[in-house]
Parts: sequence; C-alpha cells; structure tokens
Amino acid sequence: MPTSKKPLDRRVRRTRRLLGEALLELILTQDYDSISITDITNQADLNRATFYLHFGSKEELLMATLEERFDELVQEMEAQNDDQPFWHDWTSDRLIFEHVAEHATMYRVLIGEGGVGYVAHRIISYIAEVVAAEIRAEKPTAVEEAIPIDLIAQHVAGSTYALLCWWLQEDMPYTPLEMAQMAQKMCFHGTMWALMEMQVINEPLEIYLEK
Amino acid sequence: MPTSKKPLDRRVRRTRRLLGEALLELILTQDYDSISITDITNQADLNRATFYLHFGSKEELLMATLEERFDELVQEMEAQNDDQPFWHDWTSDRLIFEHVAEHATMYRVLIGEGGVGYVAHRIISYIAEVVAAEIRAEKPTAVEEAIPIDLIAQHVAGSTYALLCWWLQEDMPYTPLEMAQMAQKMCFHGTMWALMEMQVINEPLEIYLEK
DNA sequence: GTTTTAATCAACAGTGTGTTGATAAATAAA
DNA sequence: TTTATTTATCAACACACTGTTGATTAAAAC
Repeated sequence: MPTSKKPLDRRVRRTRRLLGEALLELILTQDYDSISITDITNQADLNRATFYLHFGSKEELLMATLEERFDELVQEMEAQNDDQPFWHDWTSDRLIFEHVAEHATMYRVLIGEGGVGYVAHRIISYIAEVVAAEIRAEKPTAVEEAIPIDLIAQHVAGSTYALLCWWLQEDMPYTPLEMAQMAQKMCFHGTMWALMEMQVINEPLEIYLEK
Repeated sequence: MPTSKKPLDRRVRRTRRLLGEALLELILTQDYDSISITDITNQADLNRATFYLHFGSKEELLMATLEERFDELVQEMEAQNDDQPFWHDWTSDRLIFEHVAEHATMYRVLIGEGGVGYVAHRIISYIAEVVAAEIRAEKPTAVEEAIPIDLIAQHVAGSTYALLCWWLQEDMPYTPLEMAQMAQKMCFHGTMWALMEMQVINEPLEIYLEK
C-alpha cells in the first residue's frame, strides 16, 4: 500500500534522499554487511550524526528507500488501465519482474550472502528443495509439466513462508491444521494446473487419481 | 534437502551444538541485532576465538542451526507414510505449522524488527497489501471467499517473492513476461478456487466473467 | 601410546557505535 | 522582510566488538 505523506522540510527530503542514494550506491560495490553508517554518511557527504536524526539503523534506511521504489512501481501499475479481466492479465506481474530486472544488481545483493534477505531466501530455498523432491517422487511420470518443477517448488515454498510469517505475526489465529488445509488448497489447485495444462480444469478432480 | 554428513570430532559436534543452543537462547531474551559473537560465546561458555574456528558470522551459525531443525522436521515428514493422495493430504504442511508453533518465540524474533528475516518479511507484506487491495477492488462483491483475502494475498505475495529471488539467482533465464505469465498462472488458479469454493473447478472458466 | 586435532588464553590494533552540547545555516511562518 | 523554528554540522567522548595472532594445554582418534 503506497505511503502518502505530508510535505517535509526540504532539508529533510534532501538528506533522506542522499542517504538512500548513498546506500544503494554502496550496495553495488561492497558487501551489505560491511557497509557502516560511517560509510553511508561519507558517501552521502553528510555528517554522521545527521544519519541518526532520521534513521535508527541501516535496515531502517534500506526499508524506507526500497518502499519509495515500490511506491513508484505501484503507481506505474495503477496507471495501467487494463481492460483485460484480471486473471488473464499479467501486466502487473510483468512490471514487477521488469522492475527487478532493471535493478537486478541491487536486488541480487539483497538476497546474496551477507545481504538482508539472505536468510529468508535460504529458508525458502530449503523448503523448495523438499517440495521439488516430493513432486518428482509423486508425480505421474507420464505427465509433462507446463511449468518447470523448480519454479513450481519456489511458488509453493514462497507461499508457505509468507503464510507462516503472517500466522506468527497475527498470533496464530488458526490451528496448524486449518492453516495447513488452507495453504494446501491455495497451492494445490495452482500447481496441479501448472503440471497438467489448463484444460483439465474442466474435468473432475478424480482424473488426477490414476498415476 | 536434508544434509547428510560424516561423523565429526566429538569436540566439534559439542562446540557447534553449544554455540547453536546459546544463540537460540539469546534470541529469546534480546534483540537479534544486539547479540554479539562475544555474547554467544559467553552464553555457551566457550572462548571467543573458538567461534571463528567454526563459523564466520552470526548468520552462518544461525543458518546451520536452523537447517538442523529443518532436517529433523523433514525426517518427521518422511516418517509419515500417508496413504492419502498428496493433494488431499495436509500432513506435511500441518507438521510445518506445528513445528513453527512449537518454536514460535524464536521464529517471531527472526521476522521481527532487527531480525534476519525482517526485511524480506516487510517486502512480502508490502506486496500482500497491494494484492489484497487489488482483490478487494476487482472481486465480485457477491462472492463469499472460502479463505480470508488477507491470507490469499500473503499466498500470492510469498509466491511472487520466491519466484523473483529464484529468477535473480538463476540469472533471469526467462523474460519478465514469461515469468509474469507463469507466476500469474500458478497463483490465479489457486486463489480463484479459494475465492469461489471448490465445485467451480468443474465449470468452464468463463463463469468467472460475470461480475 | 602416539599422533593428530581442537579449545584455550591474553593480547593486539583497529573500527564502528550512539550520544553529547554548542554553533551555524537553512527553511517555514508571520 | 523579519522572526521563529527547525535542521545540519562539528568535535569529542567512552565504550564495545572485531578478527586474528602464537603459544599452550587438553582431548580425541588411530
């Protein structure tokens, strides 16, 4: 959800912009972990104390900066008045992937070793490996998948991870079983389709039974 | 994929176990960010230099420790010989959610402010907010969803995030449009089902058209 | 019982931290 | 334009953590 703010003091805007730019520039040249507040303020040509007037940590600055970029992206997405029904419309997704491709170097750093997204990425990849192995073990071999199994596994793993985080943050409002059922339902009917091509959606579910 | 290792020197096993336990204990009592190597080795009653004989950073230790837990979980999952067809079977998912519930305090820290998973979590939540808004705007209001929209949004956001990471790591082997189409396909047929209840899967897709 | 490997200890120089109070400069409000 | 408010600067501070060193002791493997 795009953040809407009141106009701030011009110096504040300038300083925050400079800090954000400095961080993104540094990210391209050195390990994220190794970047210090001192580095950032040096790069931005600002006093180190100034940093603490605006942000409490590197991560806070990074989040604020990323969210600005995201907001721009969302505006682009909203500008697209797609007359297509939304389930035939991949414009939004395409814009996201294009955006990431545009800033690939930066995003790659974020999920790389020492990056802020590294641990989450590793966890998701771990889940994905398990899922991929499961699919390969249980899938009827004759079926040719429309989407590579590794991608399907990432899809499932990402979904699972996000649901887990949501569940934790919301203080576990459902039982594990309920969550498992909902996760399973949401994922399955997507991945099954991906495995078997679209037409089967018109057939009863039981056709999947014969392996 | 569970990691299988050769038997190590007993001292090595003991040290790594102690370090892992120390980190997990500390995580429950203080901000992850604020935990230093010194803290960890103090808690584990080991010399600080010993840490560096095994791990290069806090994150490395954390990942190794988490993966051990995951491996245990996967073993549990494999032990379940489920005769159910896997698309009616939520045992694996349930085990995951139960595992997280069991260690909720720790996992909550990991995705909280200052935690290693914080930024990824925030990014996913940002995407989820956009998705939720989109669904609410475009969904036929008469339809009563089988799964809360917020959960559906998390599902889609997590999937998108994971696919983005995979795509980056694999050096973008598909075009943005191809990725968007696959992401869209995998997600849509899951979330649509979630919105409309299962029986519609037997109907042609076009019934979704009339809003 | 011998050899190999691991943990300990103290010490090191270096770097980054977060905060301080006073000062100067830029901006907003009148 | 003038006045009042807010922001950035600077230097300095005490402190904690880092990552690595070489020599020593202890434990485990063979």
